[in-house]
Formats: sequence, C-alpha cells, structure tokens
Amino acid sequence: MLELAILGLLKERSMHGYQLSKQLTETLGGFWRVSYGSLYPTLRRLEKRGAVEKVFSDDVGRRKNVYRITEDGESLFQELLQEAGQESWEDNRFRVRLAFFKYLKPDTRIRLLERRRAYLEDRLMKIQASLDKTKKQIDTYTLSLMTHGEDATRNDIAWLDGLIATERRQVVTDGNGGKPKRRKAIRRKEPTA
Amino acid sequence: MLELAILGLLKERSMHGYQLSKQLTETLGGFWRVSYGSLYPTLRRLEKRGAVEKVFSDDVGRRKNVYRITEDGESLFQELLQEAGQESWEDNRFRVRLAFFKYLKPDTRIRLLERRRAYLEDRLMKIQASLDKTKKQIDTYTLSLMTHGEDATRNDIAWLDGLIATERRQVVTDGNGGKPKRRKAIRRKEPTA
DNA sequence: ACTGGTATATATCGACACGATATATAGGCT
DNA sequence: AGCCTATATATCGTGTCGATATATACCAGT
Repeated sequence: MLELAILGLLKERSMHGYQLSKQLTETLGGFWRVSYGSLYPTLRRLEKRGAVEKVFSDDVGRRKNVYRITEDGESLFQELLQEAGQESWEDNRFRVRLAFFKYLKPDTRIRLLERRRAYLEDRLMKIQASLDKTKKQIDTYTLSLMTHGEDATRNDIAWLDGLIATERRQVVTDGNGGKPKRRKAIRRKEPTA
Repeated sequence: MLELAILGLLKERSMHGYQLSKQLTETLGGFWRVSYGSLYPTLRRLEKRGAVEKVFSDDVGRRKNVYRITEDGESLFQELLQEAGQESWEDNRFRVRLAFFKYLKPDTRIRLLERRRAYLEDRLMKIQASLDKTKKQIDTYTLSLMTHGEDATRNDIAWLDGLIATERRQVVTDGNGGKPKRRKAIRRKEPTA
C-alpha cells in the first residue's frame, strides 16, 4: 500500500524520503500515519525491485537520497492501483487509490468505485445482521457504536454514488474513452448531506 | 489492542479461540478483521503474562483450549481500557474501547469521550489546513476525498457530542458515582442525522 | 456404508507497518 | 557560544495481516 502511495507521489516529481513523508502526512494526514519505520524500508525495497532509482544531483547530493520513478515503477504503479485483491477495498487502501484516480481510465475508475461500493454494502449487511441477532441483549454503547457505524456507512455509499454518477455522466458526455482534457468539477456537498 | 478485546470478551464468559474469533468479527466485524494469525499468538502471550489461563473441563477437554480471565487479567483490562497513549484514539482502537464502556465509571467515560473528540478536532484542523494550502492546484478526486473526510469527521464529532451530553445528564440525574442500576436509552439517530 | 461439503478448531509462515528512538546536520535566534 | 527547531536517514522490537496447513465433527445425499 505504501508502495503505491510512494510511486504515485514520485510520478509527479522526484523526492527524497523526508519530502515524501511530509507530502503523505499532509494529503492523507488526517487518516494515515506514515512512519519512518515503514517509509525508508519501503523505499529501499522499491529500489531493489528497480521501481525507483537514486538521483545523483551535484548541488544537493550531500545528505539527501532523492528518488526517481523508473519505467518498471510506472507499470508497477498501474498494477498496484488496479489490484483486485479482497483486502484492497478497506478504508485506507481505497483512500490512497482514490487519491491517484486521475491516472486511470474512466471505465476503470467506475469499476473500482463499484467494487468499493459493494464492499460497503457488505459491511452494511454485516452490521444489520449483528443488530438483528443480538438485539435487546446488547449494551447501550455497543448499540450506539453499531448504529452510528451503520449511518456512517450509508453516508459513504451515498457519496460513492455521487462519484459514480458524475463519472458516468462524463463517459456519456465526451464519448472518447481516452484521457479527457477538461472535466467538470465533481458535484459535492449534496451526497454527504 | 487485541489483548483488550480478548480480555473484555473473556470477562463475560470463558471461551476458546474460535469462539472469540466469531464474537469479535460479529460485533466489530464491519470494521475489523481479526485474523487467526494475530488471535492465537495474542492468546498465548496473554497466558504467558498470566492474564488468562486454560480451563480444564472434563466433557469438552478434547480439542478445545478454553481460556478464563484471571485477577491479573482483570487489572490489565482496566489498565488497557483507560490507557492514555497518543495512538489510542485512532478509529478502531476507540471503537474497541467504546464496546467495553460499561465497565468504566461515568466520569472516566466522559474523559475518554472528550479525548476522542479532541483527536477528531485535530484531524479536522489538519484536513482544513491541507485544503487551504493546496487549494486550487489539487485534483478533483483528492478534493472530493478530503471534503468527504471533513464531513464524515464532523458527523463523528456530532455523534460524540450526543454521547457526552447523555453521559453528563446521567451524572447529574443520579448523583452516586457508582455503578448505575438502570439507565435511559441513549438518544440516537439525532446526532448522526 | 461411503462420499463430500461445511463448520469447528488450532497453528504457523513471511511480509509489512508501527511506534520509538538514535544520530547527524543546517539554520536561526539570543 | 549556547540552544532550539527543522531537516534527513536509519534501525529495532513488536504486533498484525493474509494465506495456508491440518485436523476433527457432523450432516446430507446416494
């Protein structure tokens, strides 16, 4: 997962570990904690794999390891981004994926959004099943926890539906399946209200 | 974290690993995946620490390792439940804590709820700071992600406020700081609407 | 009685992420 | 000179994850 995030950021511009850490905790900071204990090992893992390489710059070569993404890295990025594994739809994983959605074709985007939606629907059913089964013998706090979880999940699904609808509208509007030049802003605030 | 969850369940009744797994994925199932790869090692860890012990039952002693919580386990449970560590307020950790709130005194409950609230307020500020800083040069998907995250966090805070308010009302109503006999149902649906 | 499927039950593996901590250097302030 | 904060990389131990292996129990269909 970290590999995907790192490659995605390096696609925009080459950076060293510390910069990556700053950038990551800034964009996903509210939800994700990227520790050095995972960042630096992951960087070296990616380098060993040939997905990134060190940049040798004359002026700032002092104590910084600036990494650049390679061709192999680009294809690894695409592979990770579209990965269909079962666990890939958990909250944080999906958030990271969404942050790099611009690198995907519209129909792939829709596919991923719907996969996430199915995951959330499944969660919803599990919550409701638990509520049904253990109803009336459950304590107040657990009940509140589950009910709130139900609401929050529904909100998430509604938000996803908004994203999917917007995506479909675009596919219809500009018929070319390629990379769109300009796109309308995503309608927000409504789905989460 | 798993230790807390296991001890909490064993407080209610003695169980073996498989039953714990069922129970855990049922209550927190929508949000947490408890794998055997962490469950069984944790059980043995707890046993080594003396927090739980095997129950030797004649009839079902065949192939089941039934565990019972010990006195040491009870105090470890209380310790873990009230733990003030920085990372203890992350989403899943808090959910587990809340599931065992009934074992806490009312004022301790309020303290924990307010700690969680502060954590979410902090997240909210981080999100807003990111939105301000990188505004207008951020892609549509990341923007939507952050805005939705903002909304969801606000919802969570509102829900927490409801819980806190209910808790305070009870403290005032029945003046005794001890364990309450019967309590009003927590007003829900409103805070999350 | 045989077979197959599902639920029960425990265990372990490698990979990865986490939190904490150590170690430097650079730059700024007083 | 002394001190603080930001920059920058590295590593350690521990915990969790997903996958997988391996049994046994029980019930259904044939």
